[in-house]
Amino acid sequence: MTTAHLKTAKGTRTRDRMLESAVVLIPRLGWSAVTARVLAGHAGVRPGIIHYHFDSLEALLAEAAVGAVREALEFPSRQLESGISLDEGLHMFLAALDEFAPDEPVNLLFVETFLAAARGGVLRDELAQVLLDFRTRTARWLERVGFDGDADATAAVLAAAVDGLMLHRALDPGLTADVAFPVLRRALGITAATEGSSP
Amino acid sequence: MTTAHLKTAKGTRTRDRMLESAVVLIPRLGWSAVTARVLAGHAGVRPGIIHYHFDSLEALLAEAAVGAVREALEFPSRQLESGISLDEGLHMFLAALDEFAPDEPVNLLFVETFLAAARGGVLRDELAQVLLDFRTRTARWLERVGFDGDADATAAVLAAAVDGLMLHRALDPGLTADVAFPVLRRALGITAATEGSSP
DNA sequence: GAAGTATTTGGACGAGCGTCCAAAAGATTC
DNA sequence: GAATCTTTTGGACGCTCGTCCAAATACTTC
Repeated sequence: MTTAHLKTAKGTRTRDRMLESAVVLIPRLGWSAVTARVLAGHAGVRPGIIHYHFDSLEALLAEAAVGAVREALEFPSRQLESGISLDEGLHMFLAALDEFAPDEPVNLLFVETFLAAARGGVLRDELAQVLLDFRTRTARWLERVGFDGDADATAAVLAAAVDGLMLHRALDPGLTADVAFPVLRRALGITAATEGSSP
Repeated sequence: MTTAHLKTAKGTRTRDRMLESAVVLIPRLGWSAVTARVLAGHAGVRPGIIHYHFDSLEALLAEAAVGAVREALEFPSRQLESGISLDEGLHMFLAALDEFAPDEPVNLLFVETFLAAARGGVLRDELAQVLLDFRTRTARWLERVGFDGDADATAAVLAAAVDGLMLHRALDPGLTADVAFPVLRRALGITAATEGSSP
């Protein structure tokens, strides 16, 4: 269902509120524990309204999740294209790790969305596209900044490693950005001699 | 519920069959889509029997998942302790990546279990323990094999990276072990000069 | 093979699920 | 302010959920 039928600002606000609730509830409860009634309760509406604005609950969750992931990657993408260094870029990648809070595990939204997408449907293709786009932009940044290995492969592993770290962080609070930084730094081929190691 | 009440071989077999079904169904359908009736159907039993052998469906899934993860890590652990090299070890880590099949995504079991554990409960502590044990054994192997950086941090990032790659692999079939190998090789501080690069 | 224990069945229970819809309420247009 | 269109409600639908339990069955012990 498109947004073409939305004629009033009120309708748009209600729709957006439901999308925002989904983004909050998916990581907190898990994808399939976000039921129509729970979502509606959180958004302050009645369950019936879901099918006025969306084709189904699943469509709502998919739109919310892929939208949130796309939005979350937009800022890092722009940063990479603003001419930052290897070290600065890596710091940015890992910043999300330390934003983790046990009661608001927004980082798990990525993992939940991946898992939901892995089981097929429209979500799969859309998320794959968003991810591919981000990886490409990361690879171009690596080349621009003088990385001389396989930029595409390195970008892919870097993105996967960050997601994996988010997942492991949920079980190990000690797995902070500080711990991961030197290791991934090596994966990017940065030795102490290559760039300033003490900023 | 313990297994203390099991007096006959038949009872044990039924119990085991349910655990095995859970291990198959969790990655295929997703953790919370494995219902009592679906599981019973796959195991060839009636749903009621679940609560004879287990306290609840959730307890069944947790025991099955943590058991499968522990078992899956047992072989790699032993391999690491058998004196294999850095390159051989890394190959082993990445081997799971290429065992991925879209219709039998067993690698997603790890991610599903992590996600379920992240939401708390007994599973959380048990899985954290299994993971910590594996990471420690990996770190000792790194030291033994001559790795001179922070072995614990490197082991943690390596484990997280492999899980992240499993997740991303589900959306990108091109993300094979061959692609990831050179990048993680660098993270382990292996340069072409350190060890033989062409085996 | 009878007695006793372990296992399994089949059906039921209340609760919650996604979805739908006629009617009410709100907003906009003339 | 009447008419029209958009948005929201409240209640209902059929279905599946996890769990429970008395009765039936299988197995072991003597």
